[in-house]
Amino acid sequence: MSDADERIEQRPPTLSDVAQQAGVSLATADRVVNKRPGVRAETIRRVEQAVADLGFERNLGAAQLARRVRHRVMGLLPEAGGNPFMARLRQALEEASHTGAGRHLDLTIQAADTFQAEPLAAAILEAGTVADAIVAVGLDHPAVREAIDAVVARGVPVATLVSDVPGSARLRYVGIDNRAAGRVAAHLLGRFAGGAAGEILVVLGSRDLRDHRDRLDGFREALAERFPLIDVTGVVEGQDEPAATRQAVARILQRQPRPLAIYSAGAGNAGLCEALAERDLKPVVVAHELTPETRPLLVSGRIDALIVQDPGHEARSALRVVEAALSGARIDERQERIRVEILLPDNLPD
Amino acid sequence: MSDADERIEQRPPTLSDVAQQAGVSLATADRVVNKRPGVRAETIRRVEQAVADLGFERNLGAAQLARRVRHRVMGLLPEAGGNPFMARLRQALEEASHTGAGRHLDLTIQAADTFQAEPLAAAILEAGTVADAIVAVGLDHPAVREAIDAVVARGVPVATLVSDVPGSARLRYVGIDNRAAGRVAAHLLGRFAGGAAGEILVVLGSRDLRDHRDRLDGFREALAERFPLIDVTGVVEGQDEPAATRQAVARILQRQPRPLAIYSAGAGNAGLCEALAERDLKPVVVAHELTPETRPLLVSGRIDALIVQDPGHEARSALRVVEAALSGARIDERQERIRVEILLPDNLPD
DNA sequence: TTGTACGCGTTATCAG
DNA sequence: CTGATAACGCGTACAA
Repeated sequence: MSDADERIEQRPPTLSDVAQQAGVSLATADRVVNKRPGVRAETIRRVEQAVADLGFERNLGAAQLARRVRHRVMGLLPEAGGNPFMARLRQALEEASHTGAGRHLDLTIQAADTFQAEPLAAAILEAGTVADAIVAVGLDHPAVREAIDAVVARGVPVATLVSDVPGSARLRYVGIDNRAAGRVAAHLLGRFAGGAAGEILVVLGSRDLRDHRDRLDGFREALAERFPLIDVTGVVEGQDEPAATRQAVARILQRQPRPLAIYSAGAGNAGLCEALAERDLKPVVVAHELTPETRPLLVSGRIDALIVQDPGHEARSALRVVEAALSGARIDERQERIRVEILLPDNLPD
Repeated sequence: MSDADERIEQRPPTLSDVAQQAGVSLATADRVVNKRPGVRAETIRRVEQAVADLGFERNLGAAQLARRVRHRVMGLLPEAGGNPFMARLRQALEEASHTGAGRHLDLTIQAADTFQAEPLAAAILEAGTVADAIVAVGLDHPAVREAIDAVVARGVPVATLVSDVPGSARLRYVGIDNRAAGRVAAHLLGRFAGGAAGEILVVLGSRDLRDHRDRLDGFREALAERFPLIDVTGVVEGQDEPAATRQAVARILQRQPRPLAIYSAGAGNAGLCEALAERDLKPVVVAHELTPETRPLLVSGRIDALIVQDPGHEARSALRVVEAALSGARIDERQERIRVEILLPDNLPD
């Protein structure tokens, strides 16, 4: 028993406390805690023992303060264009980059076409030469996967944001479980439609976007399980843009004039609603993301429910995750899980 | 123009930069930034100008590090007893108290009976004498309001958690908009019930809990607006406990044997479901909070949807808010808004 | 009214 | 392999 045991310890234990308890210097304790090389096995053991005994947790604020090097993070997002969710995500990333964990990251955001595999892969490879970490909206394509694997192999951690690149060596995917989101959509549509039999149309941005495809898969799956009387009779792609979406929907409505419900898994919802209004249709509609585009549609009842993810949370999480990777810190899993939220007119945030 | 303008500034501006730019010392810049007295008006102006020019934002981590005093925060939560949500909230508070903003708060959690106004008021008053700030699950009662006003008047900030005490001088309410939550419940129940006419039962913990009453109000309101064919024909109180809830529900089922749906605004849902199972009833059920009690009920389909708030988020937010008040920092409103989430079997987190 | 100087807990450099 | 020690950005006694 040391003297330290005798006084009531209100202050969290510091690395000095650990060093003292282990009978080593601060520097050595630091080496052990940060798993740096050059310490005898026996010494490592003693320090780790002290850490455990004292319940030491390193003070992230102080660590950040002391670290000299600033890390460069490249953010690869699609041109916002007609997609307000991406615009908001970009803004959220910029905000997060000078607060909290992002504080000493130099974030550069670059537009990258998320619909085209080769350009995105090239952008990732190039970013890997100038940045210490990458945060990118993914695209599920071999070229992109290889690009990610290449930069990760060079020691540049990559976090995929919103749309994953499964099978790649990315450090982590930051976004919702899109299959679950699709299931939720099916569940809501089915119940909102009152269990009636009927036809459903699905609108995607593109089948190449992993998030959209996952949503569709989950949607079909849950529909088959729970609402076997409802059929998906058409899937169209609108490139996440209002104009293209409007055209695509108008076209399919010629063949399927009275859909029971519509699941819009991508952006471009204003176009969808225009196409419906033209024909004076009022099917049950479930769409994604809360944006200046979708908000009034939900309020006015043109959209029945929105399935959303919080871009602010995603941005902070992505930066926390790469920051942790870069500095060898742990993360609180619970805080990083991005939720599938459901918005009705009644729980719309201001 | 100073020399600083000529180099590219990757590093966020520090207080030193501000001081230099304004031609004052670090200490003076600090006084202005933290609104401490003893600075000439003209000097204040110059410093504020510099802050604006440079876009200075103080480094919270460093500020926390430098501050000597540790603040004592008292947490007043009801005895967890049969209420697993409160148990989780308590755990979340403890975790949050040694991470991030909570890092240099000394949190003491004390059980306080949230169903009894006088004991809670007494606990608040007493806490006000030993703590620098208070985080408490509220009760909407004049005695509690007065207790809060009294300790706040003494300079002890109070944050109400989960259940508010409206009209009191509390610094802030940290929790969901319960009226909106009730509206969401009505919306879901109505639509899940397929627009059919029928009777609805509501189960509360107690009418004295502000959060439960708000939920009921919002529920009735939205029901009247959107589903005029559905009537609330019974409201029972179960003290948030399974046993009492079971009894209360069993009793009312004798008078109203075939409810269309049930809205459970409080805890004790296991008891509710038992009472229903006894009579082999399967109405649409919407309840609150994801806990070890409700999770299996949602998975098995005994509960159709859960309306939840994230206790982890609430705990971190509450500590951030009092920490900010204690140290004069600002907060990011967007990050502090607690969301009304809807859980279906399909978007249940692990 | 303003400035100087030290310390907070951690990291990194440099000398043993 | 290990130990001193100087930063990091800010808060605060204390001096002027």
